[in-house]
Amino acid sequence: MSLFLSSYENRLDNKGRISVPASFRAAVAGDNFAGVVLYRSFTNNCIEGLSMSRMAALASATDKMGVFDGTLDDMTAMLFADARPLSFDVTGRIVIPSDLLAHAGITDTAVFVGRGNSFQIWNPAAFRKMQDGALGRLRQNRPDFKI
Amino acid sequence: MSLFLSSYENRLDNKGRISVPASFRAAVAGDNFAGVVLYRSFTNNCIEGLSMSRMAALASATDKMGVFDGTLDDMTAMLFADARPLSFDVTGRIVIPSDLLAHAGITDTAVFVGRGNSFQIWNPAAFRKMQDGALGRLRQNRPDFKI
DNA sequence: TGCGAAACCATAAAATCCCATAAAATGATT
DNA sequence: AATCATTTTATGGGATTTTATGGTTTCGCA
Repeated sequence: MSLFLSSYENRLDNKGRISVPASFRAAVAGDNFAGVVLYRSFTNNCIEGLSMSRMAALASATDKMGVFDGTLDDMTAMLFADARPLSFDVTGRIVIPSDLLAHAGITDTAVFVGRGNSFQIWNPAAFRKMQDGALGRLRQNRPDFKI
Repeated sequence: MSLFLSSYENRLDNKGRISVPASFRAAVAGDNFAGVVLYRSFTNNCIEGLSMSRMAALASATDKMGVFDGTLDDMTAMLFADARPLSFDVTGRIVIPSDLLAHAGITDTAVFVGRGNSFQIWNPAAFRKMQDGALGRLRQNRPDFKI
């Protein structure tokens, strides 16, 4: 399975449909489910997204860890309860539920943001602000990592 | 997998296509993805490049580390959101997105610079200037560096 | 019968493929 | 070492396909 990379700014039409970027569709191609799973981010005003197969992988991972971690339990409870499977139409579009849009402050335009094994959907302005913040912190901290 | 070595100055045609040096193509041959991944350098006015397999290695590394490291979060936010997978055409060319070109100040000519496991793409004049600076600093500092 | 959702059709712009060519690099043969 | 033949590489342009986006029609269901 390939990665979610790069960022794409697409528009919602007046029916609320929006094209999932072609490369993201390619990243979930081969999956049983022709679509993506979305849920409200716990930490940001954005929407989190992943493939159905990764959702299944998360389920089995939490299974293995047992039920004695309270935080984890809360997290997975949230995650699975909140997750919305959305299938592509013929041209690769989805309709994002309105409560998710509200949570991310998205109206007519949204940015699909690659995050490797997952992705996010942002309000364009909020996304740029977040990115600037991340870059600034990185330049200050000069983390000692190798690519 | 072999290394990215030496420097090559190539031209962009009027469609924005540029040949990736043959030896760089050889360095990523055998990879699943026939192309390279580019992103804006965090620290220089240049473009960074690596192979998709190296990108995938980063993704699984960050997976293992969990989501509670802020710096790591910033890192991956920048890296994956900015990373552009670009596949070669039949003759080994790519089209570098215009925002990357702008970031590096590249118009009609670019230098591919080997960096071992990664490479960079520079505006020719900016590259020569940077190289002169690096050589000068090395001569002053005479780093004690064992191989 | 009316309404929302889904399927279907259409299109302009952008990306990609395909073919062609000259220069450069490589290898073989004196 | 020098010449020639062959392959590879970088570059160019036209043709085709993909992609994002819009609108219209049909269907399921209350």
